[in-house]
Amino acid sequence: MEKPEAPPSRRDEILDAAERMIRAAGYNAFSTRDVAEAVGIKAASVHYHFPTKADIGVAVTRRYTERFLLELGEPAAFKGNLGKTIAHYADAFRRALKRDGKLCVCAVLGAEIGGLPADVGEHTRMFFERNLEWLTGAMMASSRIGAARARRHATLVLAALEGALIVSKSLGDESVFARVADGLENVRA
Amino acid sequence: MEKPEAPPSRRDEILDAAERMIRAAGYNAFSTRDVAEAVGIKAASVHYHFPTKADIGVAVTRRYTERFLLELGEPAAFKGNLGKTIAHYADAFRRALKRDGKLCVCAVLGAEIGGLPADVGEHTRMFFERNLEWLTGAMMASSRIGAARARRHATLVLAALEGALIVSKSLGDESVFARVADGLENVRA
DNA sequence: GTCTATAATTTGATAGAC
DNA sequence: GTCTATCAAATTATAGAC
Repeated sequence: MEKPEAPPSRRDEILDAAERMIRAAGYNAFSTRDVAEAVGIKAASVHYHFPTKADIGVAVTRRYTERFLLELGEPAAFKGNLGKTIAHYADAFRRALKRDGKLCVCAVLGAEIGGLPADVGEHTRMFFERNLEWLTGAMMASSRIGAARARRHATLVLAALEGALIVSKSLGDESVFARVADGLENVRA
Repeated sequence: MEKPEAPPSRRDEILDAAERMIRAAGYNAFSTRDVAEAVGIKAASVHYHFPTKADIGVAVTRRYTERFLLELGEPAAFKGNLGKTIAHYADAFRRALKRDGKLCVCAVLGAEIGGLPADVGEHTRMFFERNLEWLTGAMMASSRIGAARARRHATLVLAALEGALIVSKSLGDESVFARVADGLENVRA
């Protein structure tokens, strides 16, 4: 057994609650007390695990980024099919939206970036940077596309998916995201 | 003279300041005091013009939407060229980013939508709805595209541009937006 | 229209007992 | 690790003088 069924640590529970709140309404819309109540402890106990609110923001963003990239797998695994590569990538976002009707952590934080603690903003930047790297690599592995063209198309796909989450949620219509994702799969780079 | 050089009313000054702050960091990142200080009055005076903070949010979003659509002009004005229609539409967003390095009001509010007063969220939704209408109409006027296909491509373009603003700002690289906009002009619907 | 004053609540954070 | 207690500051908003 690779996963010994470990129960979530309190630290994880705090991050779970904070992530949910960030994805629903943003960094400035929740308090450490909100998190505490969601977990079933007191605000002071949250501060024991994370001295400042910014520490929570950084930890949520780091964990989210690592999970996201882990779920994507190796960029070289999609040889020979650009459309499938994009479909696979879009699915990572689609799952988030479908599962709990929530946006990408970094779509929300990116929109608020001018009002975030510096280190939270920095980790948000790194999410986008690393995703562009992954997508560019996967596109180059799955078609004869050159590096510059791949990077350019990767940027378009990333931007369109993040934007689609926002428009989809704002309109209260999940099919909006699906249509954007489908459209991207059929666009030539 | 169509514009009699009217000085901005205090009401306008308040909305100008609030709009700047929303576009920089979001609805939950500014206070009525912040707005008051930016305008050079006291917070109580802001509440004279707008009883609640939500009233400011609604007024900013309404004004922004009207201006945006007015600037776009008539959707029928781009007969015969889909690429130019998309370029014209992208320019509306590009100007915002270039002028002051700031996002679209509704890109930010849309990302935070779960934490907004209901009426602010509703007007955010209407911005997207009306933009999709405009773009769909303009695309149908400028090419032989059918209604369903036009609406679908309009959604892709809108999502990609809103997302591009966020990724561009987060990476601190204006050229990201430019590359997404250029890429969209060359995509076939 | 703008101000002072103030109320009521929330927020991020700390000290120290258990 | 979690709690109670507490703090200083900030936030939204109102009453009433000028």
